[in-house]
Amino acid sequence: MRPTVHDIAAAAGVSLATVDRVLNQRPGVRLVTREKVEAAIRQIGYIRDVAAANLAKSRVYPLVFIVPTGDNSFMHGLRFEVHQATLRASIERTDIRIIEVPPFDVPALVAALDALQGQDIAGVALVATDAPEVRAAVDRLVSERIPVVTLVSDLTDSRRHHYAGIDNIAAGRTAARLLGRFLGGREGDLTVLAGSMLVRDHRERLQGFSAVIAEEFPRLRVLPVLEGRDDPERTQSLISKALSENRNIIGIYSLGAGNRGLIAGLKAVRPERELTVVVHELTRHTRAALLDGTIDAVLNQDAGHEVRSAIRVMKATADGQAVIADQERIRLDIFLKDNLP
Amino acid sequence: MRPTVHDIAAAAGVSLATVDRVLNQRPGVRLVTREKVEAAIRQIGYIRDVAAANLAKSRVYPLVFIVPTGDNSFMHGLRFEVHQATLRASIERTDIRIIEVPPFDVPALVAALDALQGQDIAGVALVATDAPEVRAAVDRLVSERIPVVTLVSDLTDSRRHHYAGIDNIAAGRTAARLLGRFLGGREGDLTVLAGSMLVRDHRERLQGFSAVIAEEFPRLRVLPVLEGRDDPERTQSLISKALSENRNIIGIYSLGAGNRGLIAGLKAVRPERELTVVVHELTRHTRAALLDGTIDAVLNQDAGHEVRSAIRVMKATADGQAVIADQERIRLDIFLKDNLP
DNA sequence: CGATTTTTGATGTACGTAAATCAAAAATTT
DNA sequence: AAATTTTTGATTTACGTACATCAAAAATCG
Repeated sequence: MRPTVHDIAAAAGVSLATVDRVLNQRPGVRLVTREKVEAAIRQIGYIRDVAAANLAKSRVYPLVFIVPTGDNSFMHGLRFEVHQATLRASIERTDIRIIEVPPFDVPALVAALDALQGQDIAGVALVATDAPEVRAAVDRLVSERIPVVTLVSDLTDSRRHHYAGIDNIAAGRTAARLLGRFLGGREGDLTVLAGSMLVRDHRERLQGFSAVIAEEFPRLRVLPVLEGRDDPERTQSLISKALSENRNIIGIYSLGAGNRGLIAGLKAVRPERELTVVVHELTRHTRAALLDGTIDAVLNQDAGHEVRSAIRVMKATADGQAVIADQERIRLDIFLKDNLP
Repeated sequence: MRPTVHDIAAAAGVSLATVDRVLNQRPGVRLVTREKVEAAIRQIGYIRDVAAANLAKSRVYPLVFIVPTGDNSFMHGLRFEVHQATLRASIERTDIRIIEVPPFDVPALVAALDALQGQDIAGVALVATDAPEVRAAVDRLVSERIPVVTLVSDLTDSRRHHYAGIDNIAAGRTAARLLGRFLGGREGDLTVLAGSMLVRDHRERLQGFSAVIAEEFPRLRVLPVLEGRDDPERTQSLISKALSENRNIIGIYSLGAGNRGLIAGLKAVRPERELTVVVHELTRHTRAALLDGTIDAVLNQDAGHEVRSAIRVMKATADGQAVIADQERIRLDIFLKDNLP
């Protein structure tokens, strides 16, 4: 049987009320008594029953998710997963509020963050836009002892408690190696397609990608980035133009969203041009393209895992509890046509 | 505020005692009354507070893990992860017992399973050896309403509630495509190294592997399987012999344990022979070999995830609760040197 | 119809913790 | 040493559910 507050009281030779004062850091306990109780807690190995405590407190965790609007598949999926989490909210004692902000809009994001100050909130998860103003706003929340978790896109040098997302440099490096190896020893050009170089995760992916190509695949050359702004039509025209103007392109790395346009562009030149293609984010479209051979590999981050992990971490942080670090590591999924879920 | 039993009672116009009788399926309620209460439950959307119920019941989940002895890195890691879970046992209201049985020993496994009959157990997780006797023993436990989860290795056509492990056919297929693609259009032989063809997961990996090579890489030929019995020395001598006797070998798929021997054998022929190598299970040795270029890719299943997932599923099954299917899907990790955790 | 059985209600205790109140004891100050 | 302040104890209620007991009401039977 696991020890309870009663056991602490008996072991320390004090009353239940005093134990409660120590455990919940209430005033009115002499230092010597406090130390006596703390020693007893350590000695008998007491661990607070969080479920019982939450019951007694009628604890709920008011959580806020700040996610960008925008209609690309990934953000759509992310919002869907947050919404799924709201359906489990009562069971998990959470109360999830979703705030949507325009993408890449730093002032809007900062305003949303600042509006949370002073509110009774057990945690904030946000898809961070990498800007000093955002960093400062996040740090302000942390100063108010509000747990902050970055989601999908991190905010370096900020005081956020946790990042629930993949290592984007590693993702870019992995994409490079896959492309490089799939291309055997062939020589030629690689086109990189991004949403916007303003987003940190896209920059990091490109950085990792370029590094590995330069270091280990000297016969391949990375062309200047095409910015499709996650817009299928723009993406399609960009890629079609690039392919027709440069016959040396033998590989494509699409590190952002807007893959619908890429796939359409590829299908247009399909039988003639032999292209090796690695893209990010598993969607209905990329899945189909992977299966029919239009693309060769999909790198993915599981939005559902990210959301659930963020919730677990926010709750644990709010309670000052430890997390199972290994469980909260978000993994880069690599999908070939054979291991699709 | 989430509705409670009191709200049901008020809504149905009955007493708390009657609600309790309905909720916990106790006798002494007329059919019409029972239906009235059930209607109220549905109508106000009552969900039992599992934490409070477990508190009231002083519920603990006595769980049993049956894992093979054997000193290969993977099983060692699996036992370690189960042990880690026992450290969290009191917090999670679990009481985990580990039973070790000799590997591939069907009678021993059956005896261990049958010994659990009649015991007060909330769930059994086992690394299944694929035999009709084991299947029958598992089905006997399921008949006694004990949740059974297979771990790492599944038991098809049994009545086990859940499988916490990867899709081994998909793993084999993925290995084949990686090898095939990495080899470009080259022609040659592929050696497959297994522990034992008596284990279902090894058979399935081989099946997937052979299928994809045959279908899609006609210039590659799969040689007869070498059975290393997960023994490093035996494995090393097998691989050295194979490599010296057959100069056409250009790729290796190691689908079992005993990779220490494989790596040693590869290093012995390293600069002269150019080999593309895909192995299973990320260990200290395979990680180092991946980093130094001795091997090209590692397929992995995360034992920690498998154990934690098995625990969640057993608890949920014991309570007749739903699981988040997507969260419990065990993924095949593909590691290149760039995305190691 | 009364007697019997079944169903329902009322009530209390428990799980482990939180939080509040009031009285008693101890420490500190004057 | 008395007055004051601080610390401690004892006790109660609450969270939402489980479970037991006993009495009262309703249904069923002969």
